[in-house]
Amino acid sequence: MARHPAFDVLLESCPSRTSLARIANKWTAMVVIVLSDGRRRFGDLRAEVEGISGKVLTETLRDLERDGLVERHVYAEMPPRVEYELTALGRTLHVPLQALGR
Amino acid sequence: MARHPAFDVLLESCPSRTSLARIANKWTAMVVIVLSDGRRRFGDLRAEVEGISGKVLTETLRDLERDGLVERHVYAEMPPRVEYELTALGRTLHVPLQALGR
DNA sequence: CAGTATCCTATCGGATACTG
DNA sequence: CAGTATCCGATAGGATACTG
Repeated sequence: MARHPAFDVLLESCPSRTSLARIANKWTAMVVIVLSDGRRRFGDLRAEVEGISGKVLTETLRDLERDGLVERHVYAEMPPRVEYELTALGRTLHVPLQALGR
Repeated sequence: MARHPAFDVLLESCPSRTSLARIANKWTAMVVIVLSDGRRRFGDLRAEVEGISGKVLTETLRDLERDGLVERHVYAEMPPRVEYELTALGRTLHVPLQALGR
């Protein structure tokens, strides 16, 4: 069943399927795109990604954090401030995502 | 509420949100990646995109076709043969998708 | 072979209310 | 402000059976 080696990489030893699956939801790409413009507070992120609910934004950010694409910065202030920032890995998504949006 | 103009494009006049939404499902990206290697018959596509069901592959291809990313070639033979091929527009997705998969 | 037609369930994501 | 907790409906997508 030998095909093109380049595609065996994509289809069989599938870390790339995982990263594609990461994009395969309604909001992740948008969040990454906004964050690629720079560090953002939770509330600002929520405002800029128009339509996203708080719950889903939290989930999205937690997933991105777990995958090492986003870093979370918590400031022990009152009122609380939390900022999110793309990691170096997260930043590698910027160009392809920008390109997908034309 | 003025932000970076580049992002206003992405977030407000949102044809790019549409194209991101197109990728935001479980299989579309995979299908496009395989097709970017060349024209494929329905059955071959189904075999190469491991795990996809016939129903969902059909749906995915219909959507891509409607959006002008894929062209459908029907051969009046017995047994029937149908091939799918990326359009020029569809091919523009290859590089960014490949990049997303690292 | 390349699909439809059904049916069915898991999950995704929205709304709302509440908290440190 | 930045979340959690809860509930809940829609729908994406899987399994199976059937057809031209």
